[in-house]
Amino acid sequence: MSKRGGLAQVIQHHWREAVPDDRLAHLIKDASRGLGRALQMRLAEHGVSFGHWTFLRILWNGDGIAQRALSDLAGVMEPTTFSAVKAMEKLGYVERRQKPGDRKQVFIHLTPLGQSLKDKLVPLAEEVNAIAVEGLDEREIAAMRQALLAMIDNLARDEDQAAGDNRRIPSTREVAGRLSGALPSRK
Amino acid sequence: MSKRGGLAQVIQHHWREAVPDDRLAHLIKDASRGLGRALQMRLAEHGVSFGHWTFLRILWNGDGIAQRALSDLAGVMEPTTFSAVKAMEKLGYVERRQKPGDRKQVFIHLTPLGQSLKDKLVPLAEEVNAIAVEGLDEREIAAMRQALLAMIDNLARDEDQAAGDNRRIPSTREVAGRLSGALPSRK
DNA sequence: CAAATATCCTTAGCCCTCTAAGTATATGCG
DNA sequence: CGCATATACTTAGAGGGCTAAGGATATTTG
Repeated sequence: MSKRGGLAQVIQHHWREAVPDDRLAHLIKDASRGLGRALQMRLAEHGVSFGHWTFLRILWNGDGIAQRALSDLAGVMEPTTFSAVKAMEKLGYVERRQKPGDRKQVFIHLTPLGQSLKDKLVPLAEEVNAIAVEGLDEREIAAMRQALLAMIDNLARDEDQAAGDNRRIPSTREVAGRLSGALPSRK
Repeated sequence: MSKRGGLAQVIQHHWREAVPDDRLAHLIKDASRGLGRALQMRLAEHGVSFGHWTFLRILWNGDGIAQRALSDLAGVMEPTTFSAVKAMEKLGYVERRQKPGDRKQVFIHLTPLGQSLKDKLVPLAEEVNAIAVEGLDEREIAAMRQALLAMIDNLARDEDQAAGDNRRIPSTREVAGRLSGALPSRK
């Protein structure tokens, strides 16, 4: 009986008192992984990996952007984009093209197949979102969004400062300046 | 001039209107990665990887638990725990021991070295947390925590239902029942 | 103009995580 | 008891992310 002192109680303890200043980060991580898994499960039924969703989502919203711009918008490093794009090219979702006067940049274009996924996949994300926020009202969600944006901003500023002039993942809000020339005319 | 229509505006568009039902998930993911990077940068200066932090944090709070219980508390699959523990064993942070009557379970114990990291590392997490929530008041943070917990719960329920009787990552709140026998007497 | 610098894509290799499948040990039931 | 099932750890392989470093092309500047 002495051992049963740590039943459901342990897990509660875990959230309430253990490593207090890490709880929020832990919650956010758990939520993120939960959202990821929920979407991943659904995407998998359509043969699309979670990694590809990230990039497709951006391309549906602005086809034909440079690979680097795609990285920035996705918030990942170039090699990540590179391998994902290569894989999606092999799957026939995208094409990599170059413009006549430019042998440096590679522009990523959706194929009809890639384009057609949008109608199938976006509803899945909407479903996951709806499930996740069930029972929360608009006001709560808006507040959370604000808080998250503030945190993202705080952390980006910290990175700027800590990294000095090193290169690192550009926070989403820094990206704009670099984008002007690499974007499609307009959707 | 026509091209400059998509300057900072594009990135704003990205957050405000693109793929509306994915925004919240995206924000949460970004926040999670921001928190992760901030901590990772600091841990790296002490020679500790982000992956190890996850497990050390749990062990500091309850040394000598079974490997499976450690997986559950960390919210990851057994192989993840296995390789992390192996690596930490090699680094001299933990020891893997078995109890006389039990040749199945492996119990993970902190070494003095592993134990000593707590005082160095926990402040780093506290610092990151403090930076992240700068400018947010207690009430906002509490509200966000509540909302995140609700979302985690919603998503876990979805997984329960979708997966049926399949094996999957146990949501944190499901873990308690499995833990009774695998835990240390009490810290 | 030519050299230095910056930018973009690519390659290589590592970390963390997962799924699937295998092995060994406990446990439960006829 | 002895077999079937469940549990715990391990192995193998893959996905997705990162950093570091290299090669090619543009751009800037002396």
